[in-house]
Amino acid sequence: MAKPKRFITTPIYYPNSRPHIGSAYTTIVADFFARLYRELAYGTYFLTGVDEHGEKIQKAAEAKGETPQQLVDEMASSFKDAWKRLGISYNRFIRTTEKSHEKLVREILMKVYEKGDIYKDVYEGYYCVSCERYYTEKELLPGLLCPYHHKPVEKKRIDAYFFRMAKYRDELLAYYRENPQFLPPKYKEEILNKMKDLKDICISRPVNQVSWGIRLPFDEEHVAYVWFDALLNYMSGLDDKMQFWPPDLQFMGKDILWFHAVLWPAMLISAGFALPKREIAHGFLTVDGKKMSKSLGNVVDPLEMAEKYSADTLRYYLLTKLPFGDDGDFSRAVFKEAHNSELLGHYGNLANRLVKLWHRVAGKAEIEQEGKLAVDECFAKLESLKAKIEELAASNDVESLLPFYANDVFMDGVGAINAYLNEKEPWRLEPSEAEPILRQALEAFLYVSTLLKPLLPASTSKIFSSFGYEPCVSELELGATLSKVKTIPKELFLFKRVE
RNA sequence: AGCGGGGUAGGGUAGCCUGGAGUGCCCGCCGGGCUCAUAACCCGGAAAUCGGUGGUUCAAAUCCACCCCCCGCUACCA
Repeated sequence: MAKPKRFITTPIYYPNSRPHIGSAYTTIVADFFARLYRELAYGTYFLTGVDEHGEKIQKAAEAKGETPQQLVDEMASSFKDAWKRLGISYNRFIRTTEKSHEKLVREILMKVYEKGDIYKDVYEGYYCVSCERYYTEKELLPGLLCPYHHKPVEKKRIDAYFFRMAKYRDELLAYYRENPQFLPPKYKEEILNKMKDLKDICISRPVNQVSWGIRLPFDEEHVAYVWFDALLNYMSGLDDKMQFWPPDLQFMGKDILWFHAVLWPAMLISAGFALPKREIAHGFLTVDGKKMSKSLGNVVDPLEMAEKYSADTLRYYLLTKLPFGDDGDFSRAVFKEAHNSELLGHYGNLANRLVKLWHRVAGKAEIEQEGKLAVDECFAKLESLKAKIEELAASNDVESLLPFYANDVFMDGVGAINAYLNEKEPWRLEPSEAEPILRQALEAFLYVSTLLKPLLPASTSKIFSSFGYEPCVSELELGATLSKVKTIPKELFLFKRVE
């Protein structure tokens, strides 16, 4: 029977600046799972992209003397470049200015409108004349002052369209009950509390205020206001591959969970589509206990960290050193130690140690081994690692997979090989005695490295290209890998020490 | 304010739902081993009143109550 599919998404990011550590975090987490499921031969579709509409883009473009389209083109390239440097293996990069996306949004809006779930009403907000825009009360400074001009705003009423979200309250609650995986446990109570007072939501702005957006198909004087536009990327991004529908794992920061957990499924129920399986929220990063902010000057640039250490180091740090789902503190000291002591010390050193030993002691580069290698029984537990990964992946147990990879796959897997070498001391033996021991260790190393592909894609890729053979987890068999490699490199430096 | 999340050795974490000796992991530190390897690797050790107080229980990091500290959310903000 064919493996099931996994449709994995990140939010589409608002491209008003280069990717920051938060969007990198979400994207790297999603990429880890996308790579993992591909390794396990699931039909996998990994979608990310940018949210290009809205007033801020419009204003930013005006300020730069560009058209909004020029601006978003630049920003989209910047994001794609960043993801490339971080090794993000998305299948599709969706931009909401794509014609096909705009078409789909209008179709869905029409569908929902015809169903009677959209109605016109009055939106009351705080308007700043200088900014020419509306603010929510929360955005304003105390005393109802505009945050930019520090001037009083006025309460103003405009016509706008509303989506009948409250209508779907009971259906949503039933869905939560029947699909206990849908909401992240940590935020479930919060969502349920808010559901008690569920209101309809405004989904439009008049064109004269925001022109950079998708026009409502039933009223061209209004544009779709953000979320209705943005959330539908998860559908338009599939293009003609609707067989992947619905999303299986939707990753995001905890700040936008509410929209994904409530508005998004309500929209889908209204439009008549199956609902996503899991919404997964991660926490935010602080720096040395303080909130990251430009004014404090403590913003962590993911690309800078990846460049100074390696893309894999950034990924390893974010995936294994932070408590997933809770806020975590970004520590440069821990980051550096993770690189030098763990990645380089345990793993990188082992790689080089092994291949050099091989050439030194066994003294031959060709592999004479035919067929399957009888692997030393102390490595037999490696097979249980693979079994456990398959089990956790099948149940979408994302919370357990990350610590399992950190402790069991990386630490125990790599540690077992280092300990094996220390115990057997092949460097003291005659070549004929050392060779079988090194075979065992190399086989185990390749096995563990295959398991580590989702966690450390760049390093493992380097390993397998050096050996001239790359297995994937679903076909992995202990004892059957070393005989397939083309060569054993003379040396193998996976990480550089950073002082 | 309301609602929610967190507070576990010097640092970072897992465990908490489904109570059972402070049990695990990483870094750092101390001692030993090894010297093949990017001063890396292996073994051993010290170090925690599991935020505080009280309660339930034969038994609590784990369940309950209250308190203290940190953080987030509060929707028409993308």
